[in-house]
Amino acid sequence: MATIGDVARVAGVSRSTASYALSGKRAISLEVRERVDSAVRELGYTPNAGARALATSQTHVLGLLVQFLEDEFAPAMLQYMLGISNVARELGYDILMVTDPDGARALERITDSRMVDGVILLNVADDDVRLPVLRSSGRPGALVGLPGDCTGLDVFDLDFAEAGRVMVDRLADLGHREIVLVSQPEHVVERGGAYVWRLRDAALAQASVRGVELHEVYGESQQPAVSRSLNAVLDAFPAATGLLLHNEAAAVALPAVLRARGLSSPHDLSVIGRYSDEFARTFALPFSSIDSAPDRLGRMAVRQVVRRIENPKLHEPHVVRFIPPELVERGSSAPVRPV
Amino acid sequence: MATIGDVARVAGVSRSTASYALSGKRAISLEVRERVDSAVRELGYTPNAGARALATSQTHVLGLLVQFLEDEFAPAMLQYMLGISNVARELGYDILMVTDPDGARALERITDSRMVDGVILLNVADDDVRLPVLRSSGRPGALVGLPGDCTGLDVFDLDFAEAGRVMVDRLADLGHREIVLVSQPEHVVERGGAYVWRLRDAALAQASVRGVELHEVYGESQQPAVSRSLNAVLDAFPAATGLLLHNEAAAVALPAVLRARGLSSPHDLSVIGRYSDEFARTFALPFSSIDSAPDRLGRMAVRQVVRRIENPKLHEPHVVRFIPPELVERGSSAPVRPV
DNA sequence: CGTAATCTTCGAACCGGTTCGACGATGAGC
DNA sequence: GCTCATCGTCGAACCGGTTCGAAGATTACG
Repeated sequence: MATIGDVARVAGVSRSTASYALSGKRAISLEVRERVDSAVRELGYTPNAGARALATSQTHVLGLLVQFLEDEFAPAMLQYMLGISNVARELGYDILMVTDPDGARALERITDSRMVDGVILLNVADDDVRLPVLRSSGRPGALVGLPGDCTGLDVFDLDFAEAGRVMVDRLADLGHREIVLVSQPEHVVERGGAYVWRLRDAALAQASVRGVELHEVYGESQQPAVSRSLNAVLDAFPAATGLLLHNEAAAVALPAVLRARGLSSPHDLSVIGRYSDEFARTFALPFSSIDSAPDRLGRMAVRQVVRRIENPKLHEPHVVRFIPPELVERGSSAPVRPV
Repeated sequence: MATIGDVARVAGVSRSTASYALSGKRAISLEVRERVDSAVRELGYTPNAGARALATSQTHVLGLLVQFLEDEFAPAMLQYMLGISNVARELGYDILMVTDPDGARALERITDSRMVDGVILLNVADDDVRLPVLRSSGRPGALVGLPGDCTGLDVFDLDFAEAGRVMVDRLADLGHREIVLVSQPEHVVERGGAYVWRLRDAALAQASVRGVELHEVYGESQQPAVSRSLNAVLDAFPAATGLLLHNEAAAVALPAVLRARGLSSPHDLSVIGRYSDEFARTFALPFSSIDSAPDRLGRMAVRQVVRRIENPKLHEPHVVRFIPPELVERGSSAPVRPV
């Protein structure tokens, strides 16, 4: 393959001149610039990424650390990944996708070997083992998901506490007095899925403020357990008139469960979920939901990392940004029926 | 960060000796090797990937080209991606994930700039515009999906023709005489989704051999069109006793459609789908299905690309390998009932 | 004991870019 | 006509590895 030396030779200039002609970092005569450009076209020259990375210490690659955990609903993660990949490309970066179950080791590997200029962490746990590695790596990194300790990190997440309040308020406003919150599996919480308890605690507090009885149960993430657990919930709380679903798998399973029991929403049960719009469309979910906005969060995270990469001197304070929950209306909540 | 020069200095040897001590490509005395190793530990040395790539012309990165098309069911694609990423890591490779809608340009970019040692193409169309780029890049590449022209390419795919025959045979053996095949949307076929017509043509041929009347219709990929079209099919062919689903969205939608019509499978209708086991589990699909085996296909593709990368001299002929369809039994087919 | 073979290590070149300092040519100002 | 900037270009060094050829030390062998 052609090197910049070949280009220089064909254009009849030195390597450095060819380099400056291409980068525009020094003034070059129009004539030489044109000779270089045409040599580039003639030879089909493309710079060697490794050589450039060596010379500039910049790879123009972002590491994307995802973990696909047993009890998580994988399709929901895909939304984040796609958003991130697309924004990165817009900004001129490629994505190194890392799915290694040992995220800390993988992160150390790609930063120490300088394969990436920065990283995005998905699936962040409250006490995430990747965070110390990220901090000591010295590379820019952004998280999608709020850990317990954010010092030195840029963090973006949905305001899950506010989401919990919005969900409760909506049903309380409609007169519901007994509702059930189906969370993620207990596993997810134990592993440090802080978003689960952030939403739950706020929902419980708001329910108490609003005089609503809120039952909180763990859901499941895989069939057939999901449907079984939904049925168990409906059996256990026959007087409940509202259902909050903080669990994608449960949201996907609920329509069939309701139909099988001869129930319909919102007639028999008001339901509000928490998932992305895209997710709702893919699975034809008929429930109103708090938009988890994976594309927006991914976009924010990438922009921030790229800002830091491209302005290394700029020592802006780190940000922790919550996006306010938005309730996407799909008509699955209604005033409670008089008994 | 520490370089191999630092390691050499601390160990009191030359850079080349340090390099050989680490790579083991030349005999090095035990004593020196130990001094180098301890210097590495002391300094926390990790080789610079860019420098190594420059020196060896190997990046140990594989490009993964995915396209997320409007009318394709994205979650199905995720299975392939994960399988590929995991196998790649086992073999010591990282994955550069490329989702650029202009796949041909993106492929040219990452190969010309030598960011990757090889590539895997997903979502391959019959006349895929990425194939000429791949061929002229000279890099190893494997496809998951069969294009019209396979010359110079390693191709892995499910044997969709055999899958069509197996589906038809199964129902024919059970005495069904009129069945319907729901394919992917017409769009997908027009865009070159060859697997659709490979399965269909074989199914039609086998139906004719077996004396079965096979109606073939295009399905939809998004709600609510999917359910509407399924209802239309059931209305149009009231005498059909079997249904073949070559369409993930239809498979996800069918249980609700059946229940709404008061039908059940296999009592009223024998159903056979084509999707992965993981997919069936995620959506609790109750239908027997031909396993699309995304993990196996991904694994085969990665192994082949890595083989070619690591044995560049080895000019093995290119392979086109079909994996035989396996019918995963979920009890959704039964002998046709006497009228 | 001399010489050849083997083992271990080193120096230098190379991979393909970028960037700094310098140098000759040109033009402006006095 | 001379000095001083400015402009355009070049050579050389550098980024951090790998690898080839050679050289010195050691051992084996006749």
